Amino acid sequence: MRIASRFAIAVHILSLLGTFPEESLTSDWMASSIGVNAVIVRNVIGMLRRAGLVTTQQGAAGAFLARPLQQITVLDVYRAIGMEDDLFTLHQSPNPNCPVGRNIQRALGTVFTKAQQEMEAQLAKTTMAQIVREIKAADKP
Amino acid sequence: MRIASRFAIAVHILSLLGTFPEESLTSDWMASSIGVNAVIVRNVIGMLRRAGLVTTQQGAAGAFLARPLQQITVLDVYRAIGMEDDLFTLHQSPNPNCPVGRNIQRALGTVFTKAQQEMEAQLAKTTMAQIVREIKAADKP
DNA sequence: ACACTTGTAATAGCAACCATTACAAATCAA
DNA sequence: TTGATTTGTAATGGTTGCTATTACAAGTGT
Repeated sequence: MRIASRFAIAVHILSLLGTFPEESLTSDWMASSIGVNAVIVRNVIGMLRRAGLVTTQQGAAGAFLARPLQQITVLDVYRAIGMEDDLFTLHQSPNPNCPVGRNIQRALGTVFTKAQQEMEAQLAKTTMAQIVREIKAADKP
Repeated sequence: MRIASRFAIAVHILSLLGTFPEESLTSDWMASSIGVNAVIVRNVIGMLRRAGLVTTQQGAAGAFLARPLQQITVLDVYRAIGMEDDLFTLHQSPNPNCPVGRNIQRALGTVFTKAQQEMEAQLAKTTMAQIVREIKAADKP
């Protein structure tokens, strides 16, 4: 499974807000930068708003950062998008009458949890400010 | 996205092969320990076979480890199942006329690649032998 | 020969994701 | 105040990926 592209879309949105902080970017405008439907943009912004990362006002153009990009990690965005709590999926009904079946869930859980934690720890190491800095640096060669 | 449960099923299968090394476990038998359809078991075994982790013979019951479980990491299993090359998904068509749109793919790629590598590095730290050891330890309290 | 097993294809059901349309509610400018 | 614009949200449809299930050819072993 695959982590949906709305994670990438969310990072894109925050990058736009950080790159054009003075302007009121409409969802239509952002949609054309991202290359997706404007309703998708509004939905993702809704997730960012519920996570406390941006503020909006119905009817008024624009979304605004609730705190500076230095204080928003990529993990914050990942959690805001709230894909799935568990990256890995356990099989549902192993047989309790089998020694392997009745113990594998715990063994798998240990490994899966650590792997997911490492992935998330890596996401936490990058802030949205670094992303924007990288974008700007790449744009001025 | 979510990593499909056939990853967990694959670990379960190898654990069975390691726990009952002398027996020829049929796909039906394994299916009942795992709690899924026997065809799924045969399909997953096929992936493990193509990855060089087990050997089978059509018509003959059983699957057999191609090398000892100490030499099979959980990452090997993950790769054998070959879910998706990329855990994260980039959005397909950012706008090249926007400074953010034309540079975000690279910035995202950097972060996503590192996160996936950390996750995989963690999976590589555990061998199937450890999994089986943990299962046996949990079963004898 | 006959029962059993593997390997594989085909089909169906289901869930998640994205695109799109539609529209109420709020804002803002004339 | 009126009318255009924008956000927020619901509803629908198409697509994709995963699992369950049936079916059956090909190989094995007694």
